[in-house]
Amino acid sequence: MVDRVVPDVIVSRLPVYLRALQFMQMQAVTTTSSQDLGSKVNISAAQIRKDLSQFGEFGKQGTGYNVEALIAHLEKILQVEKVWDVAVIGMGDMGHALTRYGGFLNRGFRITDCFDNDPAKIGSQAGQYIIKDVADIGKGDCLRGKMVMLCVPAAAAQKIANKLVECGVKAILNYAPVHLSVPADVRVQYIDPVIGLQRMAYYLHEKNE
Amino acid sequence: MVDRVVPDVIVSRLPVYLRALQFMQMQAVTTTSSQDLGSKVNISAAQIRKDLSQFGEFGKQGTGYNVEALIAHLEKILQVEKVWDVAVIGMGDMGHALTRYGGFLNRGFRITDCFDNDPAKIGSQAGQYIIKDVADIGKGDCLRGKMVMLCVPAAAAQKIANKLVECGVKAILNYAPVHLSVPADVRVQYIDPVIGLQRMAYYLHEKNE
DNA sequence: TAGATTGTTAATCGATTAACAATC
DNA sequence: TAGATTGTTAATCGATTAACAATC
Repeated sequence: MVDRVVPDVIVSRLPVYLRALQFMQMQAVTTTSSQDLGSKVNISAAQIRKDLSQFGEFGKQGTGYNVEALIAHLEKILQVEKVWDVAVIGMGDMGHALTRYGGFLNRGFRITDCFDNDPAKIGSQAGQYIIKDVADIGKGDCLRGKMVMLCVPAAAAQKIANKLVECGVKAILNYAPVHLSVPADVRVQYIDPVIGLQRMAYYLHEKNE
Repeated sequence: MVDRVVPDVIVSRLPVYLRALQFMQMQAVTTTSSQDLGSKVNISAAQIRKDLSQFGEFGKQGTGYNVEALIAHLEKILQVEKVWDVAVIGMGDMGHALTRYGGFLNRGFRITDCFDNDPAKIGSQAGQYIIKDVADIGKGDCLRGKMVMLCVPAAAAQKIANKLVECGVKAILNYAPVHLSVPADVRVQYIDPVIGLQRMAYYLHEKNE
């Protein structure tokens, strides 16, 4: 059995489909089509059908897809029917905001640990969490198998990333505005608002008076 | 003169190059090569040369690129040699975190306005900003030509986006976990941590005990 | 049944890579 | 000069789209 690898681009679109489907479900929509879903995420119907066909046959000719069923399939494929433990590292404004964000649990994640290196913060409470010492990462507190949201300053990010890799962390959501060098089996997703703004600035016509 | 359009994929990589170059500059590195830069952003040297060639010839055979000069070129191309005004809409945890983030100014942006719809917040101070009423968007307070960071709840996002479009906003950095439908001349960049986490969860081997 | 929509194949389109002459 | 690296062309690779038989 040749297990043909699903291209990255396709995988990266699945969460977008899932989010749109859950939005439909919230609005009590029970059925959709590649056409309909496509219009809601700005992706062609053909593309959506092609993407889904990588994983199975989830639709019915003539009627389309059952929203609830397709959600279940996508959650299974993305492995988010279970809930993953996530650690937040760096309890500045961003780290705090993330711990207070209510949108994780019903989408497959929960924050279990918070770390900082500031002695003034270590041991103190942040909502329901007690902030642990970054220095303890890799000691008793093993993060193996967990995901990490990295919210430390740019200058500290690579060093901590190295530590995380040593600890067996395989997925880092990086809020620090730097590229992280990690082994090929470790995934990194980048969130940098400035990158987003710059990508748009290119297209603006200088209306900035 | 056919002004050949630069593909989106290429534009989207430029901010990544720029960020890496500025990081080098911070470390007093004066010269780089496509090889070197590529290794720092995980992109092939050929790709980087090809991308840059869309905009001109910035390097020198044998020696590569001058970091400072290439930064200047990229800033010009991305239109971030100037500073763009950005409004934050929705002053929850995320909105607040953004207003307190120090990383915008030296990369081409500054926050000029903050909005919320909560009467308890409107008129109050958030750092150096006085929170304005969302209802006033489109009245005296015109956002034309500005960029917007949208940090309102998912349920409110589309409605506000419509209002922004009417106001002449052409660029929205959307933190709300929903797709926004906007006219083709309006750019949207999405930031949703859960999408990032889900993209990575797909690749994890169930070590989640 | 007629209309709608799937899953899939083949055609098209675009992006990435490899290779190299030019040249610093 | 010899070594390094550019910008660019052609070759390759991969992703998107169009089209349609199958079928609900």
